[in-house]
Amino acid sequence: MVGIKDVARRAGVSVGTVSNVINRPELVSQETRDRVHAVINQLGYVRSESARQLRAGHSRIMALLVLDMGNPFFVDVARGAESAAREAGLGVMVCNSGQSVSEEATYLSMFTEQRVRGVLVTPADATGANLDRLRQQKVPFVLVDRVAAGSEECSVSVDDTIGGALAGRHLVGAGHRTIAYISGPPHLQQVKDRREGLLQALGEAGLGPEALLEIPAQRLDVAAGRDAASRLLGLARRPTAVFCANDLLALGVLQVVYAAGIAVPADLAIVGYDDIEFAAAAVVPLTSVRQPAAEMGRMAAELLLEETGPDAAEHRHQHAVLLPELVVRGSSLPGR
Amino acid sequence: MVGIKDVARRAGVSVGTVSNVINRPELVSQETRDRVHAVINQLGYVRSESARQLRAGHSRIMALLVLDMGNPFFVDVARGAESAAREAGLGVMVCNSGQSVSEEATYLSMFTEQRVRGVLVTPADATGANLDRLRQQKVPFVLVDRVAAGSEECSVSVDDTIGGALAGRHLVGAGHRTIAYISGPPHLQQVKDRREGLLQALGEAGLGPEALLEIPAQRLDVAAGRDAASRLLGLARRPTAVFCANDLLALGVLQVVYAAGIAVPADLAIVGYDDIEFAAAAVVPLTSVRQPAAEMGRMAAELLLEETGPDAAEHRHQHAVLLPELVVRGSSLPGR
DNA sequence: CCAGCTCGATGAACTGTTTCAATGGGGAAG
DNA sequence: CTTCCCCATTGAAACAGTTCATCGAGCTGG
Repeated sequence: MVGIKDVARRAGVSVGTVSNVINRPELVSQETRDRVHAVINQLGYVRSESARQLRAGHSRIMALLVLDMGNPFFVDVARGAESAAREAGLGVMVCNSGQSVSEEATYLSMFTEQRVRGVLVTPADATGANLDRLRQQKVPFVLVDRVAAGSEECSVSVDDTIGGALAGRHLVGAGHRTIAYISGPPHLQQVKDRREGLLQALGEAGLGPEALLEIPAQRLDVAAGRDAASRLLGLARRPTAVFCANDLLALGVLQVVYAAGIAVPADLAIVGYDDIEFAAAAVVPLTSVRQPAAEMGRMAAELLLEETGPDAAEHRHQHAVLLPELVVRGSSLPGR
Repeated sequence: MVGIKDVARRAGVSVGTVSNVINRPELVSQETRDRVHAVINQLGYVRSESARQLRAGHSRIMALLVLDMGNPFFVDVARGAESAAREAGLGVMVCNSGQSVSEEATYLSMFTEQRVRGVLVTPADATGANLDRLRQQKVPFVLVDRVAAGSEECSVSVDDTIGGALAGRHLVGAGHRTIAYISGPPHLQQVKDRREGLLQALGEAGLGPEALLEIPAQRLDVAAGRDAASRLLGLARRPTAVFCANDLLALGVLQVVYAAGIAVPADLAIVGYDDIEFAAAAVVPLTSVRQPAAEMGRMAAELLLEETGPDAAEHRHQHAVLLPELVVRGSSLPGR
């Protein structure tokens, strides 16, 4: 493969000069610059990133490790991160832990070996052992969709309590007095916070916790939503509204409920969470709490860039908390 | 940062020995091995991929460049590729060209600089100029969801004509005599092939091309599907069935059709393509032509590994063509 | 008793780039 | 005419590993 030496020889200059032509052209005379560029094109020279990396000590790649690439929410996060990274001339390596702690560990050590510039991660490991290793290796990282406990690193998240409250107020305002909450894996902070917000909204309306009917779901996907919906339909006292911990669950619920001949929203109002594209695309478009996913990804990437950039010294770790937004659609509109 | 030299010094051996402990432990005595491992753990040594790469001449990463990460179909492809790559100890870098030729070019040259092991690509550039550059740089690549023209590279695709025929026969068999085809960007071979298969099925039933009513869509997404559906509903002679070039279009169609009070499948049968998860999750579950997406990704990765592996010499470029499969669901079931 | 062999370990070469101190030539200023 | 400075260019060190020819010690067989 043709290297910088070949270019130098052919152009009759030193390797240092070729390097300067590429990286600091202002130091090189016009004439030499042109000649070198001509040779580069002629030989089809492409510089080797690994050699640059070796010299620089770190790569020009940022890693993003998400929980579930099948969830469009994370795809949006990835898009946001990617666009921010690209503007800074970095590539993004998107990987999928699938909520598995060991997969997460495997990827994180791969990132460390690659000497990535930093990692954006939505941790699967509740114990924090994987992140500890990262800290120990001094790999900068930013938590995505989580609030960092200490001030050792940045985090970007969305206020899920407010999100839950938005959904709750909307439903209470529409006259609902008993609301089911289809939750998810109980260890997820998001799931707890959204519930908390809902409770808060109920409280504001003078309703107690008995107005909330929690139906646990095993996972945060469509199948789990279907499953939870079946249980919901089996209840003696059926609520008039259901709030789902995410849109995938809500889509599953909608499907089962519809098949059972229950009218949405007339007999049952549904509110989801995330506002993925498919929420708006459902036959009964889903009301959902929109998370600024792309913005979250972008902001996480920017925080990481700041932390690893030239002004890193004056960088203070931040915990950005974005605000969710209620998007009202057919699945909860009383006027139907 | 701690390097191999530090480990060597601390363990009282040479760097070569440390390298052997890591890469060819059978050459090192048990005693030395243990001592070196102890030091590695103690110092938290992580080897530098860039240095290995530099020596090896290529990285341990495989690139995957897809057209649209928002389409779950490609997410499945990525999953398949990733799992095959992981088994071979390689990482996968998934990137999204968003159908843009210039983005594609940017990513491909980034991959070349990274000296990736190879590229799996669903090309956005119909002219083939981007791929030509890749060939010129001798970067091995495998086409995904496309048939390679010559025998210079491998490709993995699904027979879309058969897929179209499967859908067509199903609809004709259910008694439909006029079928709308919601196509996509006309330059996409897939879109043409699926149409071809549909025509073929119509022909088998003694129906001419006039039984096919093509409604072009600008893109292959939900919004384009909604748009096409509106046009469909405006037609004087409305068909009794519609075949969509992919599931995203079909979901858009379903939504508009449903809002217009048209019963599916009684008044209008719908068949999609790809069988993404959300097809089964629709309120009226979508009949769809399933593409073995994950398998396609896995096979593409395996072909690439074979091409770049130790037995590369005896490697012949292959064009694997997988078979699609019809998955019948509520949206086309006559028995409703 | 020594030649030859094996095993484990060594040291140096090599990978392709960046960076920086050093160099040489040419022009301006005194 | 000399001195000084600036500009363009150079050569070599450094980055962190892998690989391979070489070497020494210990053992075996003749």
